[in-house]
Amino acid sequence: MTAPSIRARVRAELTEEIKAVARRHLAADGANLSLRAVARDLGMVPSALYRYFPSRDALLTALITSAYDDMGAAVEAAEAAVPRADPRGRWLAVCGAARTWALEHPAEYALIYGSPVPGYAAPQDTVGPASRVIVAVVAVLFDGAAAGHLAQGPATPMPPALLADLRELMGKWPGPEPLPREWAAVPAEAVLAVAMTLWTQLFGLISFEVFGRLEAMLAARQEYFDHQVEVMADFAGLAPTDR
Amino acid sequence: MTAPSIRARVRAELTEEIKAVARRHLAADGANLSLRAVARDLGMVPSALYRYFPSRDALLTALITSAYDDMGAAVEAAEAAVPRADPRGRWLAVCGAARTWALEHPAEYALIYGSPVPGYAAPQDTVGPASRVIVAVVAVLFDGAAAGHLAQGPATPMPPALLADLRELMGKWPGPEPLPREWAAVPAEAVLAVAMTLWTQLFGLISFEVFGRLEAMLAARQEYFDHQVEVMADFAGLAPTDR
DNA sequence: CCAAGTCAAGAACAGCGTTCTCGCTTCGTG
DNA sequence: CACGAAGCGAGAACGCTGTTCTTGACTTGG
Repeated sequence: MTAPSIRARVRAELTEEIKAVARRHLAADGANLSLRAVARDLGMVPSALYRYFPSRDALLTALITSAYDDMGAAVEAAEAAVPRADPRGRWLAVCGAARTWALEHPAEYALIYGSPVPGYAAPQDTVGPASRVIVAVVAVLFDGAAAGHLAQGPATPMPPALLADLRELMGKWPGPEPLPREWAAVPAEAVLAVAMTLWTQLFGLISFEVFGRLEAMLAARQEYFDHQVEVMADFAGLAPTDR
Repeated sequence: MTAPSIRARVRAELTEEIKAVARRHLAADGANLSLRAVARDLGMVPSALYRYFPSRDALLTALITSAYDDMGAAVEAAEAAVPRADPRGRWLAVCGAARTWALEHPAEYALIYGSPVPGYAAPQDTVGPASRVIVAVVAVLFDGAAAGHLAQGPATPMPPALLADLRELMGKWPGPEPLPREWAAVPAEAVLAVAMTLWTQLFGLISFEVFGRLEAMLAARQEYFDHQVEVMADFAGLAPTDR
């Protein structure tokens, strides 16, 4: 590992600067990011950008990856700030951090959780950052279940095909290895099913709010979100922790 | 009311044909709809389209409105096919119809439930068609509540601001007038809150599936959806109807 | 020190939404 | 029926976009 040459350093810096300017344009103009406008802002000619990103899609991919990572880091930080023994509090922290990040970065949120770009297929390196939030949710629920906080089994049993899918999903758990010892006792499939419900509801909520679908209906959107998150915690059986 | 002139008739027909071709292009190419490509398909010159739609955004608006109406009609038809006394069945029908429509028209679904177009503000005439699905959900839940199917009140009470919003929302109920007499007895705010939870979860589910976010996780997506919808019915307290 | 590699610039191409002007056709009305 | 008005399609043009290729200057490693 030799020290990077001057050229390599300035190249890395410029790459970051391009991404920063592109993020600014994204926030200002919405999804239609113009390569030429970014180049103008940097005092470059459009073709020069192609030394750093092979296409506009590649630049978008870089923004997508860092958006996933940014949101994931915010969520993980908020979750880690709550005592491990308080799963409900950790769940509320995850939700609040995700919503706050989304409201503060609506364009980037739209990039990662909005309609996918037509000809665009997410490359492999986005799946890791993309799963950080759901991984956090699953971890919280497992800890909760291990502590005895788990909703009664659903009235309607899971179909076998879904059970098999969830079992396989649990097999390639991307979280820290090895799995915590307490988790061995919890019914993994049931917890995973609940996690997916909460995950869907959480991002459904955030998307509706960020995309303005609640604007005409509700003024008290903060209260609405907080209430929904509490209801979901009840649904999941996460008991309030007396502090 | 005089008979429309020949010119008016052919104009209406051509307008419809433009929309049809645009829908085809939307389905093929995704969201980046090219006015010029549509014109080419119609054997017209691009500027001629401006006699029918003042801008590309106006054409998109027309597509959005008809997409809302199309989905709303599909949902209402499916719901009407179930006996009125079977709210759980009606809820399942609503969900299934919404999902089916979305999977069959992914581009149009992305247009109406994906990230909003940057500079674009939905005009007033889209709010009617846009609310058909949630109106159906609310009607089903009210009927269910009137028949005694209603979940226990949530463990966490609603904050006053949210209560006020829901009350006001109920005031401008866009469904058929007057309200059914049986509905007078049901706790409107509680039912509305549940309706919004279900609504969010339903479109969260559909969006995740249509936008491909489940593809890497679950193979049995049909079973997953059906199961989730049953769990939500339980959550709402919609009892199964023995037929 | 020099060949190889990297870089920014510039010109060019095809495609896009949109505007304007021009003849031609159709309409409502006197 | 006739005539001015309005609607219509074609064509050219403008400024924007992403992308490619070529050219000349600069930095790097052997």
